[in-house]
Amino acid sequence: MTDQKRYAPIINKLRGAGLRPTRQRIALAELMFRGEDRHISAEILHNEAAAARVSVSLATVYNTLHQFTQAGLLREIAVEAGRSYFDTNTSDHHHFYFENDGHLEDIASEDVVVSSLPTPPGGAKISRVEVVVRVRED
Amino acid sequence: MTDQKRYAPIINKLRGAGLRPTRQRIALAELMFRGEDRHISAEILHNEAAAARVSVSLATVYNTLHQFTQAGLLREIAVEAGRSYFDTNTSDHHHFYFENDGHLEDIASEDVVVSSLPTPPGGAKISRVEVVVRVRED
DNA sequence: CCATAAATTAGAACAGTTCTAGGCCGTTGA
DNA sequence: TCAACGGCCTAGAACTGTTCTAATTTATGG
Repeated sequence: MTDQKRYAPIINKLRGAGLRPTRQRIALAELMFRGEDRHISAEILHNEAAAARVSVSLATVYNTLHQFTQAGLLREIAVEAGRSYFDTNTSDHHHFYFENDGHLEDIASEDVVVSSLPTPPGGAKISRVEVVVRVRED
Repeated sequence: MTDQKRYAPIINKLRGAGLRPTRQRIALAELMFRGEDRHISAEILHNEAAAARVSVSLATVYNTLHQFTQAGLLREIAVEAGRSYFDTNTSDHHHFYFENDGHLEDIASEDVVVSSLPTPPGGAKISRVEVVVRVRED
């Protein structure tokens, strides 16, 4: 199997998002999008790339995460100051935040119902509603 | 009016929280708790203290914000990575987050209804449910 | 008023992220 | 296929927000 075939789905995903399928972006996309949905930080992704013997600079990891986010392939989540997480699941859903160790878990969209939303002041438009259920394990 | 009388309510508030009423804590509490509820960052508070000709180090501003938070006088909010906000309103309520300029506004508790919450996995206990309505003004 | 512990401070250190400038590489058109 | 253009990648410096350290100052109980 050629590399071209092996990576075809990812290359198409990148092209579809208007991003050049470079070696680095393909490798990072591979790491992020194969398998289950994930909540990943720049540092973790950088380490995983290193572990997979893919040489990618940290700056590129940040650039890629932001480009993917802008292209709608990722969603950025801020739960704690000082560290960004990127969610490979871009569909409408919410999160558990485990205060003990700082990790996130998905809540299926149908398991949280926000009925009745307020009208934003000053004619602002709602771009997203984020529900974070902070939990603690003792 | 003596200073002792003028600051009596704040001194009592601090004492009630188990915090020594030092010059710095009294001044910062004054700045934060007089007037309306606010969403304040360490840097902003430090600047306001300087503007009010109160000499307080940045380290003390951080210490104070965290001690107040731990004492239940403030609530920490993380909406964007890299900057913490502290909310002087500790009652149960939610927030609008204005993506354009990054500021926060309260949503009254009764204006958001979260019906049906999921059960946290692994016997974890819910410590708080945070709803952030992200809005954009164009 | 003294002794003690707690609080404050300046500045260094730190973590995460972004910037910079130069070289590299994917794409396009001939 | 190949040149060349423009986007991409990189190392390392720079930056931002926050925390730490060690020494000094201050509030408090006796």
